[in-house]
Amino acid sequence: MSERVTIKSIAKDLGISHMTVSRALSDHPNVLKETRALVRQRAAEMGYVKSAAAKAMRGDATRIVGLLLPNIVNEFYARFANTMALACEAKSLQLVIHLTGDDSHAEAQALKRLQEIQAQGVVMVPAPCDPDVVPNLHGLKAVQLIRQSDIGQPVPAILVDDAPALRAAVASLANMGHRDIAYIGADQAMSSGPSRLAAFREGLEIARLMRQPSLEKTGAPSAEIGHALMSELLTANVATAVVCGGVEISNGALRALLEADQPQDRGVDFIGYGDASFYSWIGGGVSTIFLPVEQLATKAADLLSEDRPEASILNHVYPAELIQR
Amino acid sequence: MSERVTIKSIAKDLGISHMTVSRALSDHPNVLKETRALVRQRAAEMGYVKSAAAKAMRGDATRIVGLLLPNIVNEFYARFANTMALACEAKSLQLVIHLTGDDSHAEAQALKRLQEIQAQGVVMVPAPCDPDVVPNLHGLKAVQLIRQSDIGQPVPAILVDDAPALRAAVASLANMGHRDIAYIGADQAMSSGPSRLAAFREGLEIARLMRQPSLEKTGAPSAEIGHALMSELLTANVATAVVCGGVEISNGALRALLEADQPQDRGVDFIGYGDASFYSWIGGGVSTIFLPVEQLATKAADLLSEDRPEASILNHVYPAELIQR
DNA sequence: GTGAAAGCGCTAACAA
DNA sequence: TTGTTAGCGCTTTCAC
Repeated sequence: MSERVTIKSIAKDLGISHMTVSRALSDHPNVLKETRALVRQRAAEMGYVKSAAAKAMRGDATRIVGLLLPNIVNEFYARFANTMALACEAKSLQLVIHLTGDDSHAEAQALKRLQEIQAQGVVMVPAPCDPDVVPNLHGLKAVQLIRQSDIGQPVPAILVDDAPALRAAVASLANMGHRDIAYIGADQAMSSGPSRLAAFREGLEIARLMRQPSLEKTGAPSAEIGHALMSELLTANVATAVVCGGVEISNGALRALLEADQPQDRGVDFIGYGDASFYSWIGGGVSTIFLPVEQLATKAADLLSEDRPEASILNHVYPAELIQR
Repeated sequence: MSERVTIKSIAKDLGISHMTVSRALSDHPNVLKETRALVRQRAAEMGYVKSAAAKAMRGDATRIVGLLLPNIVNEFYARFANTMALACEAKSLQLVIHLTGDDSHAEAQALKRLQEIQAQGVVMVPAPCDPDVVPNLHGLKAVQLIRQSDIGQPVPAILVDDAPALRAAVASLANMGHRDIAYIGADQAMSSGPSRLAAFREGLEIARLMRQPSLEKTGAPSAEIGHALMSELLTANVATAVVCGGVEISNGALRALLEADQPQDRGVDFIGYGDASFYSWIGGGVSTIFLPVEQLATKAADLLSEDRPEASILNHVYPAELIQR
C-alpha cells in the first residue's frame, strides 16, 4: 500500500517547507491564503490524516477516554454506554470500552492499556477488589461509577442513592395492604447488596411491619439467581408482594413471576429494579425502581472533559425513583 | 502532578543509559540479569508506563480497533458489541466505539478519528449512504457488518442471510393452517428492507398463498413504527399471523400484540425478529428469527486481527435461524 | 553488555 | 510570510 502521507511528504510534493504545510493545516495566521488553499487541497488529494501519535508525543491531549464496565449486555450498562458514547461524540472524545467481567485483574490490565495510550480519563465500575491486584492509576483521571472502591488515589464517584426509592417501594406496598413483603436482591458480595437490603428493612420498620427472614432472599447478581429466588418465594407461597434490589435479579424474578402467574389474577405484587425497556408495558406495566442512567452518564462525561484541577473529589449522588405502574 | 516517567527519566535516576532501560524492559537478551531486575523494579516503583504514542510513531501496531454502530441500546448491537469487546480483550486489542446514529457525516468523522490514532481496523455498520459525504478510509482495514455499502475500497462484509429463515417462518405458519399471514418490516430505506419482504413473499408463494398487499406493512426501523403497524393490523383484524422483519420493529409489534391480546387466547400467531432476551419466556415464549450475533462478532474480531494481506474481500454470510416456541 | 546516534510526525521557538 | 532547528519517547543500527 501507499506510504503514509505526512506533512513532510506533502511539503516535498509541493516543494515547500513542512512547517508551511503544518501551519496551513492548523489554521495558523501566518500563511498566505493561496498557499493555505493549495496545501489543503493537495493534502486532501493525497489522503492526509494527522498522526495522533505525534501530537500525543508532543503533549497534546489525546481526547480519548476509557469506560470500564463489567459487561455491556446488562441493560443498565448498555444504556450507560450508549449515553456516554453520545456525550463523547458531542465532545469529540473517543471512547475506549473495556469489559472487565468484574475481574480486578482484567481491570488493572485495562487501566494500564489506557495509560499507555494516554487516555485523559476513565469512568469505571470498580471490580470487587482483590487485594492481590492493586490497580494503580498513575495520574490517570478516574471516576468511579455505581460502586466505590479504594484504588490508590481518592477519586470522585457517581453514585445512585436507591434507599429512598426502596423505602418508598415498601411503603407503597404496605399502603396497598400487603403485610408479607419479600425482598430479592444481591448478597454481600457487592457493597450495594447489604445497603439495599438495609433500605428494604427500614421501609418495613417505617411501615411497622415485621421482618420475616424467610422472605429476604439474596444471592449472586444474575438473572438466573433472581429467577431461582423468585421461584422459591412462589413455591413457599407466603409473600404477597416482592421488592427487587438488582437489575439482573429483577429481570430473572420478573420472568419467574410471569411464567407462574397470569397478569390478570396475579397474586403477587411486584416492584422491579432498573429500567429495562419492556417493564413499561409487559404484563400491563411493571412498577420499578428507576435509575437515572442518562444523568449518570452525562455527568461522567462532564467530569472527564472538565479540566478543573482537583476540585471534585466529591461524590455525585443521584436518587433512584420509584415508578408506579 | 509528577512528571511523566520515561525510559530516560528512569535511566537518569539509575545513572545508566536509556537504552539499557529500554532493553531491560523489553526483555532483550543483552542485559545483565541484575541490571534487568534493578531496572524493572525501579520502573515499577516510579510508575512507568510505555508510551503507546512513541511506539505508534515508530510504526508498531497500535492494537486498537474501531467499532461503528448506529447505537448500542438495540439489543442486537449491544450483544454484538459485548461479544466483540470480549473477543478484543482476548486478543489484547483496545476497542474504540463510535455511535453514528446512522448518520454518514458522523460516520466519516469517526473513521477519520480512527485513522488519526492509526487504528488497525474497523468494524462498521455502514450508514445509509449520503452521496454528499464520501467516507474515505485510506488504507484502514474495514469490515462491513449487516449492511453493505460502497465506500471507496472494496471491503469484506459480514452478513446475515435471513431469507431461508423468513421463508421457513411463513412455511411453518402456513402449515399451522394460517392463510392470512401479515408482514411487518423495514421499508426500502435500508437495502435489507426489500430483501426481507421479498423473502416473505417467496415464502407465501412456496406455500401457495395469495399475496395480500394490505397485510404487508413497512416503515422506518423503530419500535414505535413496529407498534403502530401492528396496531393497524390488529384493528383491521384480517391477519391471523404475523412475521416481522426487523429487530426494533419486532419489539414494537410484540408490544402491541401483548397489550391487545392475552397470551392464552391469542388470536394472532407471531414470529419475531432478533433475539431479545425476553423472547424466550414472555407470553410463554415468542417464536423468532434468530440472528447468530456471537458468531458475527467473533468473525469480525478475527478478520481484524488476522493479518493476511488482501485474501478476504469475500463476504461472510451467516444464516439466520427460525426458532419455534 | 552497554552506549550513542538517528528518526518516526508534529509544532513551538527562533531565524531569515 | 516562510524556513530551520529541536525535541516529545521509543527502538533499530552501529560503535565500543
